[in-house]
Amino acid sequence: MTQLQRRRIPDAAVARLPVYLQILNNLANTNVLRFSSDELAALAGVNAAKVRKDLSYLGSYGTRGVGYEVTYLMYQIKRELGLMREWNVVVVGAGNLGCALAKFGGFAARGFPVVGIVDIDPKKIGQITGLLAIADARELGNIVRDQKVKIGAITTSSAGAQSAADALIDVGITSILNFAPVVLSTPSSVSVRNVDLGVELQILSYYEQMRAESGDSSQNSQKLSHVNA
Amino acid sequence: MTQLQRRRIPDAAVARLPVYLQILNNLANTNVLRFSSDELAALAGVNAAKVRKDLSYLGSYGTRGVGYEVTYLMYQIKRELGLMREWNVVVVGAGNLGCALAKFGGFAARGFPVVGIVDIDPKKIGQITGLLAIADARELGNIVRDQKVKIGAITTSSAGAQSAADALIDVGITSILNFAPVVLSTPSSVSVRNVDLGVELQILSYYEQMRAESGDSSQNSQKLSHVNA
DNA sequence: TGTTGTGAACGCTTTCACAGCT
DNA sequence: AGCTGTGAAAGCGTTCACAACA
Repeated sequence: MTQLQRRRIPDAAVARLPVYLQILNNLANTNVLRFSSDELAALAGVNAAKVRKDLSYLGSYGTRGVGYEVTYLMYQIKRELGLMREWNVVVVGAGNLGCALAKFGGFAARGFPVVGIVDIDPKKIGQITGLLAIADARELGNIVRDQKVKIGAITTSSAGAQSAADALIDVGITSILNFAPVVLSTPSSVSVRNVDLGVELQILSYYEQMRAESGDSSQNSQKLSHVNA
Repeated sequence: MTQLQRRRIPDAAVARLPVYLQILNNLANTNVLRFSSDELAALAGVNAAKVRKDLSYLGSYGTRGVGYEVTYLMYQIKRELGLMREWNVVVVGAGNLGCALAKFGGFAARGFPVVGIVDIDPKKIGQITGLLAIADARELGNIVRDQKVKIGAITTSSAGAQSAADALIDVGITSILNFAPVVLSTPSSVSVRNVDLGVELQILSYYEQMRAESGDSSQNSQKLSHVNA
């Protein structure tokens, strides 16, 4: 008991920390030094109490009567989220989206370099996309091992997504970003985040219809919603 | 009181209905006629009680002792989500992502045709992307009015996202799919869904770090997670 | 005085467990 | 006998409200 186990932050709070981080980054670029929970709350579109609770999971890093220091809080959030290091990513499926992710430098800039892209189509294997050559899917194990990859992105067709997931899990991947519109069957030890624009649009459609039906001016905004929640 | 107001489905359930629909679609394609809450639960990676509660918000469309009919349930979900009609979409920001969305036929196939794409860059205006010519952002109002657009997708840079949102709201849009990594400031009558891969990766990073720190085999899967919640 | 940090209250979501039908 | 539909209980997440403190 009383094991020195790490404080586990509630899932809902974890999902908001990256958003706070983004905002603090903007504040830092504008040379803002301090902020109060009220200010961050307004920028994030949430309640000030929620901001304080969320930040309190990191520790007590604010100063009563004053607020929080931008750079110090950024450091703490990054530390907690595991962003003090880079996380190599491998992309499975070299279609339009897969290649776009491989070319797009934005991930690397955020600390998630794409270090490999694989496909099973012999016609694609060997082609160059951005800085990477498309590798044979059978190389997945080697890539993951050699480059210490911890995160896999699935950009295959729906039909191929489950075998892509199986292959990733087989080589030891425990974090998957899935762009295929299917529900992956994975062991509970694996974290999966689904990015499905169809699902997002259908959710919007529901609220849009509600507005249309019930005399208009209703209220259902989802400020901090993220694909999945 | 006792207004004949439409049953409001809890947000958490609304977010799962599109996933069920997807799965039922697959079942229908495999000529499956009926399913039980247990079966759908297994395919969706959730609990059977949750499936029954979720479906019960649509009405009592199952048969005790038997299960649910695939096609009938699909119809009911579509009706509830507002998918019996098409929802035209306008894209603001003709960069890589914006053009990809305009070209990609997948949305139209799902009932969300992109009927317009605009930008403020004079160099881009007039260029053809897919079936559409990139229009001047000042045409937004006309496009929205003429094509009865109800959903806007923001694919501008972070810097341009807020003004894109303001412009959309100005012309009466109440549903926004935002791809820019910023929190939009919008009235509460507008529904916003954010798709931010950076946020998704950082969430994965957190759970990955947790696994690394606390002796490995932990458990935190997020089967039905979707960008944002 | 002003703002944090947090127990306590509240409300939403999930799960349980079983009555009610077929 | 089998599976749905649903009250009731349990579990989370959010918000309140205020003590603690710079």
